[in-house]
Amino acid sequence: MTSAAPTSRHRLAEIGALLAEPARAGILLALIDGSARPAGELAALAGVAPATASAHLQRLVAGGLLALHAQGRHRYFRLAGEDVAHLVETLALAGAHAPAAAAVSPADTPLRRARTCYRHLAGRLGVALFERLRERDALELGSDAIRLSAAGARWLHDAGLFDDDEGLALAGRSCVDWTERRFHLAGALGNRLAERLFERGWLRPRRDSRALALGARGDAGLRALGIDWTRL
Amino acid sequence: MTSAAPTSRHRLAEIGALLAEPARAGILLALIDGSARPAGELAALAGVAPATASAHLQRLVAGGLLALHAQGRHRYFRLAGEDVAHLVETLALAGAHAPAAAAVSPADTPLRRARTCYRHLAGRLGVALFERLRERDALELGSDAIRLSAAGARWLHDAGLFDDDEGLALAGRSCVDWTERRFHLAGALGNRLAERLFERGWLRPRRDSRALALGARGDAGLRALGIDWTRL
DNA sequence: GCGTCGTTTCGGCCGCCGCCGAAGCGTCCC
DNA sequence: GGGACGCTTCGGCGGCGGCCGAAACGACGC
Repeated sequence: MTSAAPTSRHRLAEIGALLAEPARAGILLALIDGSARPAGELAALAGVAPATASAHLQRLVAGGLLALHAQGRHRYFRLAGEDVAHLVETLALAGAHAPAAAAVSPADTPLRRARTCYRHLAGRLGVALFERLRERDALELGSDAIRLSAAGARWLHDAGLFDDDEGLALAGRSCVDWTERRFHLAGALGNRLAERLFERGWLRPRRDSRALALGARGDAGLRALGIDWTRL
Repeated sequence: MTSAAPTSRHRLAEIGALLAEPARAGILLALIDGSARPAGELAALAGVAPATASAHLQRLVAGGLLALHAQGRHRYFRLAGEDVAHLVETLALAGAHAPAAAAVSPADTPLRRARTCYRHLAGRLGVALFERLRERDALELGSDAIRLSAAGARWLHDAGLFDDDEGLALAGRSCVDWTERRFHLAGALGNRLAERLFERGWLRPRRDSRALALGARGDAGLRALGIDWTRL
């Protein structure tokens, strides 16, 4: 009985150990919207002294979960990639199982309505957008990704979001939303879509929160896609 | 700046801590094919004394990752659910990133050709089956799952796999294969499909391995679905 | 009933790691 | 250059937890 995974279990344990501390878990969760934050801010967020946070950040970078970007006397940390974000969300989702909806209920309504998850959209808006894309046959289930159909590219172009044929080459991925328990669009395609929604002024970030607010041109735009923001 | 996730980071850390030890990670990986194994066997697999394994198993059960099924003087442990299997695979996949394919190369060819992942099919066969289902428009991307289309149900029925309209109500999920890096079918629908392949004698498990062998009626059956086992 | 076997509990050892304050280093600004 | 600031390194403390052998427990088979 040669154990089937001689080395992989060590790597698995390694990743587990990186998440095993509330301070580190808090740091990862604080970065899950794709933002980059300086060490001091992360220390405050995690509730530990700068010295402690520094050690944690060092370990997270060494473990490949965080990327580091030094700028002047600040050192900005962000998640090393989308797969890390996906990993953390998967784990957080699994950890929440039963009391998930209850735990997020009262003050977090804007968060549940629309927020960023790494660099794509989540919350009810993310789910609604995914549903509309499905209904319009805008998505094709590929063998290694979810891609935009020709009809989908046309639809998004007509809505003023995408340039011509933009997005046809982008690989998307479905991602289970941890508040809504339904699919939304992630991956490169999901990221681009979110990016365009910001550029076009349909959505804008709120300060100090992952939640999103409706931009000046957002209501009309979303309505043209068949989504009513006020009823989300 | 109220930290956005007051409690969830503790739960995340909790799960991380459960994975953080190579012995526990090994136990989880040993159970990822959905099998149930007695404590002693898991101790040997993890390379620790029975006493140590017992403590680990206790923690894993308390943490909700393992389920326990006592039978006589044996106590069988298995993963608590498919979401746990998905979680472990996601983590193992993320941990492997670069050297994944290399690490599995030589002796594991049967494993890469066809194996079980929890209770559904993976490996090249799993991927090929998913591709054929896609090509036949047998799958529909739902808002919370991948479901069988009417055409798909008919196709699988005609192939002698499913009973009438069986599987229309089952929720499937796509799952990224960690050797092939492509989608295959998981979830209840994927499980049922794998189950039928065993029942019909198309596939059978190998001893002491997650790899699968071709059953007596498998070659003809798969060929009728457009899959050539010998070229997988 | 009595050994055997699978499993758990107990006790003790040891190492790893999180935590902090203080000190050191580099950057920025005046 | 001097001082403020952001961050890291160092040193030391404390606790959690992994590991094992020995012993206890319960089920099975004769």
